[in-house]
Amino acid sequence: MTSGFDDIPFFDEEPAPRKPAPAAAAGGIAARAMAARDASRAPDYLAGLNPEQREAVESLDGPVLVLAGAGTGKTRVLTTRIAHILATGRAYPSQILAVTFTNKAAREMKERIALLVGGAVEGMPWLGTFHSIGVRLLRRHAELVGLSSDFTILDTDDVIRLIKQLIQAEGLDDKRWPARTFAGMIDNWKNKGLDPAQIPEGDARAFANGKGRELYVAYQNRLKTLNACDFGDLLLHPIRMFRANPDILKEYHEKFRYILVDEYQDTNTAQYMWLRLLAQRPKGVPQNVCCVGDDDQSIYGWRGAEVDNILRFEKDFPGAKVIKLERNYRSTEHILGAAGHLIAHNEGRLGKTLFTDRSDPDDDKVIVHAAWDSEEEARAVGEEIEQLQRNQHNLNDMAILVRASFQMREFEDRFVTLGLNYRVIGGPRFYERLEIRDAMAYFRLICQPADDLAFERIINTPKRGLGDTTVRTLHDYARAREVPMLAAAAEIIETDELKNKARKSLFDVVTDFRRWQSLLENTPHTELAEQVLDESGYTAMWQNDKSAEAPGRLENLKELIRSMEAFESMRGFLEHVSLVMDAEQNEDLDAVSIMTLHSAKGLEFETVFLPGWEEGLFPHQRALDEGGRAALEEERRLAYVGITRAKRRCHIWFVSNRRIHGLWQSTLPSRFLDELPPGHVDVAETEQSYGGYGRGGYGQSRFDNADPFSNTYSTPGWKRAQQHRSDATRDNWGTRSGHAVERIGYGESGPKGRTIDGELVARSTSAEPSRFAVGDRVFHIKFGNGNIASIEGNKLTIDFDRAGQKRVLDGFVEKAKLT
DNA sequence: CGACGGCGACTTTTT
DNA sequence: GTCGCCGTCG
Repeated sequence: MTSGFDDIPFFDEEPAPRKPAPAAAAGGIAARAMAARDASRAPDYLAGLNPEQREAVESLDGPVLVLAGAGTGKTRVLTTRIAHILATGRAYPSQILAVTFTNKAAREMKERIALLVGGAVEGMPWLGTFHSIGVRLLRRHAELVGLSSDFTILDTDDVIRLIKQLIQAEGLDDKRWPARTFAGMIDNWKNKGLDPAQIPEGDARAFANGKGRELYVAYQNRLKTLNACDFGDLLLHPIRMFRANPDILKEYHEKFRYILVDEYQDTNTAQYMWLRLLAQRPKGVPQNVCCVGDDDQSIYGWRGAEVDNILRFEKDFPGAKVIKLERNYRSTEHILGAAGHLIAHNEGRLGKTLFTDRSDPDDDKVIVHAAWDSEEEARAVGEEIEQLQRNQHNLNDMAILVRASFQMREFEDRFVTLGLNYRVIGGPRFYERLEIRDAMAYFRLICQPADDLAFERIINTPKRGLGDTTVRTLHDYARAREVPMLAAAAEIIETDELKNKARKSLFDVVTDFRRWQSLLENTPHTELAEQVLDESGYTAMWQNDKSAEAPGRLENLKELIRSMEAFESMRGFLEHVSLVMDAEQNEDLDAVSIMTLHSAKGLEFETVFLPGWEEGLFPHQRALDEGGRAALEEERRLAYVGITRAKRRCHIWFVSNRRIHGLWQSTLPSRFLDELPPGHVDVAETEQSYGGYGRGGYGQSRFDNADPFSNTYSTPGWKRAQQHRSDATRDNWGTRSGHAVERIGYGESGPKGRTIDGELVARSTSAEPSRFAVGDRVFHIKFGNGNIASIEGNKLTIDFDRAGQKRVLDGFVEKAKLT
């Protein structure tokens, strides 16, 4: 490379929404980075890296796989590596392809690179998610895959509505063959990179009486006529495009001198194909690809991620250098010890062991707590949080990580009662709200008159007397003439196909849209947006709505307009929304975070609470039933992710009773508890939570010490529980007994007594002989009377008269009084 | 067109 | 238990 930072010409006409002067920005970054390099022999940005990190940063030639354990400075390596590439003048910013999975990760990376090399990172146009980069490629080369470059990106909701239409058009019962299911199937196929012709015969047959393939074809055709893509297409179209046009692929090969991929363990097959097309070079040409990931944190297998991609990296890229980052900068020794011992139970892994130098005798061990039921669990966690708060800990430093979102509710209820601030992360998203989607549909239709889905969404919203009949007529008319529905509407009002009322109404809408479209170029887009919402009567619709949500919806609409200000045009805004569905959280508030384990990946907190460690919930029954060993290992990785989120304190909970689908079920502690190393774990012997009155006395942990007030609990079962408290403690997760059929029932119709793969299932049953015998009549505090069907150590299977068959610990039942 | 009642579902989630 | 969807009825 010589002077000047002019890029390869055909990349200069980026549809840059704001005002990056690519050349200048590029020069700025590289120049500053070089200045940083020249400032001293060892450039600042390399200072403070450990030897492995430094090697990962400096190994620029040839393929590199960085196996970066939790908290080992993965992002730092990625960003520093980019800075290093720039600083050493090996590539211009626009010659680096850097891929992440989420917009959030991309954003963070940009910020951190900016910190390293100073100033704008706008010179890095190819740093983004797989999907956003896919869009960028497609907008450029749309015609090669039969689209025009202003194609629409459909989200899940659009896709489902579209599929539903197709299913109905086929004359199929959309109840028997739900659109959602088929959307899921298409998604799976696309994750695997499969065209309709390539899908497995079995899959094709499985849906709609064998019409699966046919429907997939119809769906793709429909997308084409709509000039639209779904998310999967954003990956698949570029793949097709590259395969069909080697010359273009070659241009990109020359273009991208360095390729970096974050979270490689989460790539699915389509992403993998995409990446290989771009990364693999002819013999002799260095493949400067660097993938960073952690096989132990692969938790998205269920949505198509292939851990295998990371496991076979060295085969795909011969001569690859593999660098392990195992020095952890986040957590205490105990937390790492617990997590490491747990994850060691997995077989399919490359094998890393995290370590830290930080060792402090005052560090808490991982603490395991037992609670009677989920309500007590929530109450006790709440108390612990308040206790920490009294000791000057910020709520922002605490998180509750649950397996499934239904668990959140109990915590929310409790925290509302306590007046404890909390935030739920990953709930329903701003752009998915009804009013936002309606408003967006108006905007979409203005920008893209061919967007029939948008048209159908808002043609009668607010109500204008254009009901099903009219829409159907329009639909048929449009199909017959092969024009978009808005165009069809414009035509049909010239005819007498519609009744006068509908015709007049439709005429008004068409006129409105014509007007708005004419304003598109010369009116500020926020102004236009407001105008559209007002003139269409959409705002008025909510103003006249007296339901409780209406004011909030109006507020959201205002927020929508506000958020448009950051964009230069309505088109730019629409593109952003279709790809970036998240809205910023309010960081100012001091609040406990509540989220799923999945959404916690990549985050860290001083204190982490992990409730719900029970068989059937975690590991989840469905994973056990459907996914076999692989799924169990993924659940274990999820547990690993959970523990490794904690910097200093990690509290794990399990309960003995949980309500699932409205039914109380007795539950058994998660097998993962048994897989924790005793040396790094403490058992919470006492809980301060005393069960509330008026709840039948179920509020107290069976591990509570006897206390003066415990005479509230005078039921036989409770006494029994008290008496066997210490036994139960040990049996629950001290010694191990078999887990072959341990599961939470899923109601009468649920699968009964499934087992998991043999070898993982039953280890020896070591518990002492039971005081009960098969056939005994027993009483349980919650389930009433029943007969013992079978005994396994201290676990009894009982046919309860009223509650049906359950498995319970013997500490919770006593011999029934004969009557 | 809107209200109400019955019915089924109900892990995890990004783009 | 609760939510959301769908179909029916007024």
